[in-house]
Amino acid sequence: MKLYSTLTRDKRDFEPAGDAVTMYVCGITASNSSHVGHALSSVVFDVLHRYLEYRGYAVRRVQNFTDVDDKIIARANAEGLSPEEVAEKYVQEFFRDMDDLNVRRATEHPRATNEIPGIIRMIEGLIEKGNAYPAADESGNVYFRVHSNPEYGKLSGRTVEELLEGVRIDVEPGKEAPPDFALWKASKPGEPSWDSPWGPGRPGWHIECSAMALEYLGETIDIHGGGLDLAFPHHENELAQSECFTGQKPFARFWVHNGLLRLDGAKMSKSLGNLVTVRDALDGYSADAIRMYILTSHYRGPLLYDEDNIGTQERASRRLRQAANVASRADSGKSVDPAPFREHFVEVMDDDLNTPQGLAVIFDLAHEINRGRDAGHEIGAAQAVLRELSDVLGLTLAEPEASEAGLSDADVEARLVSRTEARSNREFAAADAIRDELIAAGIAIEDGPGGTTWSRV
RNA sequence: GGCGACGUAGCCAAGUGGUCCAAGGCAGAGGUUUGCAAAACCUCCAUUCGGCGGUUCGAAUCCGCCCGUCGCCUCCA
Repeated sequence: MKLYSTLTRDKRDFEPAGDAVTMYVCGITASNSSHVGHALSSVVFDVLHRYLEYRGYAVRRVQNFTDVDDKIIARANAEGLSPEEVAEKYVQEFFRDMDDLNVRRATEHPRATNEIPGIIRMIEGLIEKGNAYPAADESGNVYFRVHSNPEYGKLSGRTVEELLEGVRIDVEPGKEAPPDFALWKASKPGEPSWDSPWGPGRPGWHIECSAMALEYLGETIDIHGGGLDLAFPHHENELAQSECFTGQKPFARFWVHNGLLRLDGAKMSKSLGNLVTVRDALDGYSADAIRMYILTSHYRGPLLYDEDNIGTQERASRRLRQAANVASRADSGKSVDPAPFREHFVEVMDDDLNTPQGLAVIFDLAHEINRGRDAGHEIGAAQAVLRELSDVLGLTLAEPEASEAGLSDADVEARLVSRTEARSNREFAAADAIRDELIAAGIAIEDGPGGTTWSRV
């Protein structure tokens, strides 16, 4: 397949360098509930993982948790918990949210605090090679020496000179130069800390991802993923550290960045406070609808969070569900051939994971299945392919579950018996009253030649 | 200020030189079906791709300018 890489700024043929595709995706900082921007990124890389497997590759995907940083410490102080407890709480919440979105777990979910020895080894190595230095002011901080790496800036398309023009770079006392960034941060009293050759402290944000990628996937990885907002400075720094430390280039063969979710015209972000949590979204909409909403636009473009538009996907997902599940009388002696649809799906998905077109192919197949059903053709094989392709996009095609407050299956069946009896007596007013009650309870019914069927909407 | 992305029907959104002068979803109109519905099916729904110029036999697709929206440059998926 072809994949776009931010580093080369073009689409190139993708093949893994080794037996399995190695993929590192930046995960969350466990300081707060996950928001729908995290859902977007997670769904995109979940689909990339699923699709690569569908194409026959083994995939090793690593997604980290940053479980120590300033925000977690601040949160812990605010909630009266330890930083470890705060991180654990939000890690578990992330897993629940992503499970409910049908995002498959990564092969590994390492946490920064479990990787301290590897991080320290990496920092030591960078110091030995002259790419890093302990702060001159004896603060116990260690910084990466940006000027030691002539290629710095190649991912984000910036030069060190341009960065120096930015007026908002803090000049910390121990730094040699403003663009230098922290690899190791000395801890303040009461903060979580680990012993190191430079005194007690904790890792900087960028180095942990370099260390975890190296530990779990090796010196060169096939795909490095994350949100576009991480391209600079996080990925730029990660790239510089990793290539300087290992001497191997490239650190990542493909840099894949998803576009950002916007809310009311602005990026959804922690600093702006315009967050909608994954749980909020799941309370209002099904996982299939949320995923379809994300996948109807290309992953590299921006996406506006719009609940009305997610709602329309609810109806669209129902269309797929019906096509996949309703049987045909299959008496025509003909059958719907799904092979061309599968081929077309692969063709469009091979082009930089074009999920909007992939979905369009799935809808075309659904349409063909419905036509075939009306004509009495055999559609079982086509329905199996519909489910197969939907699964590549992580769509379950599952019916909504009965809510505690609503009608149970038995309740519905009992009412339908009454309604059928009323209809056979041509008591349509009574029959329609039952139907209205069921519709109000979220039950759709359909009268067909073979009797009445129902489903939850 | 520097760097970058985008602007396609009522809404969302593919398509980046002819081989599709524009996919798919939602909404809408008419019809088939139905006791009436719902779902499904059939037909229709952008002579046009922000504006103005240019390149080309040919452009939504390339180039220039203009208008508008957004991102990164600071923690962020």
